[in-house]
Formats: sequence, structure tokens, C-alpha cells
Amino acid sequence: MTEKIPNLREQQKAATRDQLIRKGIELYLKQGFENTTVDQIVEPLGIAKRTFFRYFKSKEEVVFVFYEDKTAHLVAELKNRPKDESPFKAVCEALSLQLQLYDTDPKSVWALVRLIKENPALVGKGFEKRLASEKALTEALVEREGSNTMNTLKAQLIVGVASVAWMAALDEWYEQGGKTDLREILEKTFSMAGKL
Amino acid sequence: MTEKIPNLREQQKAATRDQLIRKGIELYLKQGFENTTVDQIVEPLGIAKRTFFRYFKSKEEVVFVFYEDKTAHLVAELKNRPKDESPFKAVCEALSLQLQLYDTDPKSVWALVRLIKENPALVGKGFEKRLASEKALTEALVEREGSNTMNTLKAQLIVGVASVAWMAALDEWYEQGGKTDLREILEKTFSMAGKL
DNA sequence: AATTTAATGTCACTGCGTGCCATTTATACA
DNA sequence: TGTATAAATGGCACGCAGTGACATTAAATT
Repeated sequence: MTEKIPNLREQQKAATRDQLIRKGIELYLKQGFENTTVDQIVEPLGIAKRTFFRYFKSKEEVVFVFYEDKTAHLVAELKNRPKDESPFKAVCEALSLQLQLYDTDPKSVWALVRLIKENPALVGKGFEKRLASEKALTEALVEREGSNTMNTLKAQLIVGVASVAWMAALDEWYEQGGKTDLREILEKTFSMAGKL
Repeated sequence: MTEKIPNLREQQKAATRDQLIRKGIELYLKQGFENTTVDQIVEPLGIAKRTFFRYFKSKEEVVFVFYEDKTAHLVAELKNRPKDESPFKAVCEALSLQLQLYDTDPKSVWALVRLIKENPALVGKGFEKRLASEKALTEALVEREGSNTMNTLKAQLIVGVASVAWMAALDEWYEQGGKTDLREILEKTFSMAGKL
């Protein structure tokens, strides 16, 4: 019998990765990020510490797996927006894709935001990710509009402003305890940012 | 004779601190941030590693001592701007205070920017600092305008946009090799950000 | 000069992250 | 089906960042 499953290996990898993420975030949330060691994550799973670091570049990385390579997705979305849409609007719409996790599981998003906000190390890492995304979006925006009408500086500004609006909205939503509608806040914030 | 200098202690502290900063940045620039250990900074100065960490919370911290608690200064400046100035303008003017180091030593600024850009860990730390500054400025702006006309969300947006403009300008200047006038670029960028 | 107080040094320790090599396990191939 | 190949894992040793605790030294106070 023993079926010939073509991607057994990939499945197993996905599974261990998943285990590590779950246990990691579980412990981070339960006992705090700083108070959690990699050994504590790895030991109950019977996985070697060395293996952990083959899946994640750092202890922080685990927290940002969701956020993770949404970037390519965002860029694709930006390029597919209607051409007559204003650059700012297009970027805002692209950024709205990040609401996906929120739509399926807002409570987790709130918990993650809390976790990040409480740990400077995570804040820093988050910004690194954000910066990478912004850079990619900036390039994509220049390409979309043509380098005649859109230079890098201008594109950087537009993307930056949209990104700031996104963060501000998330912050507002978080402060309200996550009880309100993030989508609504986000739209309001984008619109405010458009007319300063 | 042996003059009674009241603050000998403080002077000595300032001196060691200075030594650590100089040697640290010297090595970071010469051989790279990652390739430099705290021992390498400390050993030629005859200072204990333990002492280094009494002056700086981390290896990264050394790079941001210039940037350092300019925040209080920025807040003060913001509050002292003429009341009839637009909120955005006032924040921009306050942020311009950060040009002080640039005015006296633009080459060092360029080198530091380069150092930071080349090290994700430093990028992250830089953002942490920036975030703290933004938070303080946001509060100050609300206070300045009165919480009737200016809520936190709006203030956060204004400060964020100004901050993004600042970073974009610095980036532009850096990419041009630091040969151009940062002040000029900054003003242009602020003005662009004002009318998106 | 004696005492108090603050800074530094020393040492040991935890924990992250990596290089290296042996071992296991999946896949490809005969 | 058994065997070779390649990929993932485990285990170990190591370097380095950062901290707690305590002894030592040097400056300030009286």
C-alpha cells in the first residue's frame, strides 16, 4: 500500500514549521517574549534548537510569519489596480490586502499587535519588514506611473504616507480594544491622510 | 593647589563615554558593525566590557548617541512655534532641528546613514528611536492645538507624514552621495508632502 | 584623615545564533 | 524492491551579547 505521496517532505516541513509557530506564539503570549527561550519552544515538540534556526532567522521572526511575504502580493495588487486610479488611492487599496488575517481572525491580530507593542525588539523587527515592503511598493509605483511623472522621491512619499496611515489606523483600532471595525477606521484614516 | 573641581566624576564619565563612542564608531565604520565585538571596542581603551554596558544598553546604542534625546528638544521647539502656523508646518520646522549635526559635520552624517543602512539591526533600532520621537511629538501636537480640533489619530498622521518626508529627504540626499544640500531637499520634500 | 557614596572591574552565567559533521529519512533510479 | 542520492535533522561546540552579584577602587563629604 504505502501510497506514493509526491510531496511528503514538503508536507512534513510545513507541519514542523507550523508546530514551531504555534508553540512559539503560544508561549510568547502566555509568558512574554523575553521570558521565552527557544529551548522552551523546541523541547516539548521534540525538535532540535538547531532546526528552529533553520526555519527562522531569529526568535523574533516567528511573530512575523503572517505578515510574511505578503509583499509580493501587495506589489502584484498595486500593478493590477486600474490605471486611472490616483497613485495614492492605488497604494491604499493594495495595502488593504493586509486585512486578510484580520478578516478571518481579528482577535489574533489584536493579540499580535499587543505582543509587538510590548516588546521593543519586535517593534524594531516589524519596522524592518515594513521598510522592505515600502521599498518594493515604491519601485512598483514608479514602474506603474512611469518614471517621467513619478520619481523615486515622490513615490517614496506616497507609499510612506499610506503606510503611516495604515499604522495609525491599526493603532487607533488597537487602542479601542479591537472591538471596532478596522476597515472603517482604515478608510477614514486613508481619507484624512489624502487631505492634510 | 589641586583645585577643587566639583564635578570631576562627571567629567570622567563624559570622557569614558566619549572614548567608547569614538572607538566604537571608528571600528563599526572600519570593519563593519557585525564584525566588531564589544571586547574589541573596550580592550584598547582598558575598560571593562561590563562598564560598556553601563553606558549603553546595547552595541547598537552607540550609533544613536547623536540622534539622542533630541526628542525633548523637538517637543520644546514644536510648542514654541507661532500659534498661527499650520500644525504640519510647525512639525516640519521642529524636525528641522535635527539638521544640527548635519550643519556642523555633514560627512559624518553621511557615514552614519551609510552604516545604518547597511545593517538591518541598526535600521530596526533607528526606527525604535524614531517611533519614540513621533509619539512624543504627537502628544505635544495635540496639546498645542487643543484636543477639540486635534485628536490623537490626526496628530499621529501629521507627525507621521512629516517624519516620512524627513526620511525620504535624507534618503534622497544619501543616494546623491551627500554632495548636495540636504536643507534644500528637505524643504522641497516637506512641500511635496503637504500637497499630495 | 576617616567615612560615605558612586563608579569600575571581575567573574560566572544565561541565551541567541552558527558552523560542522554524523545520522536519519525521503525521493529517484536501477 | 532494494539501492544510491539528496535533503532535512540532530547533536555538539563555539563565539558573542548582555546581566547579576560582589569585590575593589576612586571621588566626594564631613
